Amino acid sequence: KIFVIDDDESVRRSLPMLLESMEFEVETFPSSEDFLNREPFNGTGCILLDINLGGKSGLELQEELINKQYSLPIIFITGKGGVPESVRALKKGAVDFLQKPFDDQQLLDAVEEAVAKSHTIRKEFDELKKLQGLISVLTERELEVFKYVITGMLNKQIAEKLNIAEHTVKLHRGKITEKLGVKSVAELVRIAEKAGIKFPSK
Amino acid sequence: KIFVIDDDESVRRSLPMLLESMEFEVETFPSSEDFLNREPFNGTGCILLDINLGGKSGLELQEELINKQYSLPIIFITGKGGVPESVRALKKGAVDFLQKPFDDQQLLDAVEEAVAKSHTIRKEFDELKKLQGLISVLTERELEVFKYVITGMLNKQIAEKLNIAEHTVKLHRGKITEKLGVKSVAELVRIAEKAGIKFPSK
DNA sequence: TAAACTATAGAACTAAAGTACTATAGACAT
DNA sequence: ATGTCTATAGTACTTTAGTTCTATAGTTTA
Repeated sequence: KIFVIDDDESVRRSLPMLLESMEFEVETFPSSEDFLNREPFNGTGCILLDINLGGKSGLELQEELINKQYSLPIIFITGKGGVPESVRALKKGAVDFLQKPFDDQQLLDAVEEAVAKSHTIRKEFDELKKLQGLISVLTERELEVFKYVITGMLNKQIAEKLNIAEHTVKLHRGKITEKLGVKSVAELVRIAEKAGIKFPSK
Repeated sequence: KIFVIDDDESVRRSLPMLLESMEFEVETFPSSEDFLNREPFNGTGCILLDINLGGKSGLELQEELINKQYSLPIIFITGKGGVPESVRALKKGAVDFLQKPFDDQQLLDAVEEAVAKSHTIRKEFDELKKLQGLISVLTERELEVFKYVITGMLNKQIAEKLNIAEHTVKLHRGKITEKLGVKSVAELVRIAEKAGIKFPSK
């Protein structure tokens, strides 16, 4: 799914034709504000964004989307934008920066790259959410024990740290491995790494 | 340590003055070839690189350094380079792309960013080498066992997989934890992750 | 109020991990 | 040729991890 944001009506007519011929779905917007008013999209795709727009400029929209954790890759398209704009856009993560006039193949290559990137981002995001979902079913105490377990501490040491019986630690540990559906510490560590869990400083 | 590569002699005179006043060491080269002839540098620093050079262009040099795994961040400096060059440079990882004339502060900001990035890269590289060094003292068999251990397999299962006694697996495991200086599976998993160790498919 | 969940813990047990000592055999180096 | 490293293995033992059953007490929810 491709979003075209450009104040030039001829672009909003020609690009969709090209892209739809390549089996992409396309939506067009004449301004940043119109795009922001659309309900948030969270599939895979990319944004083709003009720099010079009435209202919020393309670069401003990019910043705003970054702040909103909006993860669609952006390809800039510009008539008169220069080097400073392109540098700023790319440093902020834009996939490409095309100057009009560009040929169809250039655009399609960029779109393909952006969509591939979008897929990767989504996959990682889904994986993260899945793991965080799993971890969120742990109780507070279980999470606490979990964090100590993945540092490699013995049940005995964890028990001492938490001032509870070693036996109780074992019970929590049993619950943890049951809830997370794993059978070894190694898997727990991997889950924690992927989910970005930090361990207590000691 | 900053490397300035520019065919314009006035640049090779003025930039070092500015940079040395900021406590940077500077070396200058009039061409890509001259830089490549220098003995490889592997401290932290960055490269200030002109796009238009006699011989290999700045972009060509960038590609060559990437292929050589040369990790110094690059800041491009250009008189007449345009958007396509800046896009290509940044997509390949350049830190910044400055157009002449630029003011001193712009350059210093870019250099600071590049040097910071260089520090990060070096730190990660050193960490990686350290871990790979540790792992390289493992014998073939120990490494094999190591890879199975970090998947969470039981000694019993590893023994079966390798057609050896469970007891022998324990001996290898003992050697592994001794050589790597750790005391838990959790730490082994972390080391493997950081060192980029892959586990057998089963 | 009753049921469900959470945190705690003892007793008793099984299974797994780790260590010590001994021992054989091949490879490699001095 | 003798010593070191590596891989293997048995016996025996200790420590740790994990499970089951029972039980108490507080919290939350239906």
